[in-house]
Amino acid sequence: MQITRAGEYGVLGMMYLARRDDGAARKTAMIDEVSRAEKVPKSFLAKIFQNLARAGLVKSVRGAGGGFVLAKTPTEITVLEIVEAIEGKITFQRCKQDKPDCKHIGGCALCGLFEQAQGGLTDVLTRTTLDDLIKRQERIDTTHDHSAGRLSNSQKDAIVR
Amino acid sequence: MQITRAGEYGVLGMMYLARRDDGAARKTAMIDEVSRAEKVPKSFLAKIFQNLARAGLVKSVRGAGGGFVLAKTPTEITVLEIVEAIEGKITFQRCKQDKPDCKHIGGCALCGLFEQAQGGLTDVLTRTTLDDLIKRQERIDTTHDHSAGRLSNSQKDAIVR
DNA sequence: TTATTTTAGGACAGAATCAGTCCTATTTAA
DNA sequence: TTAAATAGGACTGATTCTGTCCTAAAATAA
Repeated sequence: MQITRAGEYGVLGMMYLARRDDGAARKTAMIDEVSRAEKVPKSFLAKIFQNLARAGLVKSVRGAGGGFVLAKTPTEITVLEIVEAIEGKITFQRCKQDKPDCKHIGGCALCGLFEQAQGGLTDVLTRTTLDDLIKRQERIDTTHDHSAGRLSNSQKDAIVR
Repeated sequence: MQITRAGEYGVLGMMYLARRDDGAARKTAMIDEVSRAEKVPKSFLAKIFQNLARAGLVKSVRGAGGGFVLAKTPTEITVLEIVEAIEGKITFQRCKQDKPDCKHIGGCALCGLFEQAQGGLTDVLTRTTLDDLIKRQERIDTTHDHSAGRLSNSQKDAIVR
């Protein structure tokens, strides 16, 4: 169980893609664009997007004019999917996975509790879709500052180049 | 955010202590005894118990006949307290802690979500006391095998020596 | 065809964390 | 005074994290 930078960057990247393709036109975004917009190391982000592509969350388009697009709509993608695509299955439940018959005294109860705690965590991440996350952000943006547009200024900068 | 071996061993050690001091008589248990009973490396466990002692969850008694005792009753100790005493505050909420004004596009919503997910996790661990954990284990023991006693056989072995 | 632009994937590396070990105090009981 | 216990610091090998870099492959544009 962990949420690493990679997972964090992955979600941010997905949020960028989701906000970027406005309505019907699903445009690709290059790694370079995303990395500059989200201020995340480019080659690291490239690796992360490879994982997202392999997991079928984004589609990659090679060659000039290529980049990445969401493979599904934001309402169909959960945050847990994103994170697990990058970091592997989330689990901090130890003894059971290491040895099916755990020999700890009281170990089983502990495993059970950890499993439950982990459930508390993953439930939240499963219930939240990419779309939810973006709507949250929009609420924050419109109440805290006055940029009501779909793209923030730094995103526009990144696109214009 | 992580649950490491150290945290796991710590909870197991605390469970051992709690099960051991039967009723009124709060007896000390040595690291050596606990480590053999729970099959956990002794010197590692010693370090872990130092943390538990510093956090005020156990009291240490030095010298011959010494060892560790719970500082409170099992109903007053939550699993989260134990884990955090060993691993430090549980948090996988990144940007906010690193830089109070997170500059990620959509970062704030993400931070919020992570905070919420973390809450889902810690809630479970806060709500579960050491006593709850032991009762869970007793239910498992009595339904799965037929050692209905307060101490398991391996615990008795550990005490008898 | 060739050059250019993009991702794919593997190798590598420095830093941090994990999971311990070991050694030397220090405290206490006998 | 000796033996038995914890306290605490230093150290270490293994693993994981957080990247970078380089070459290959694919697609486009000239």
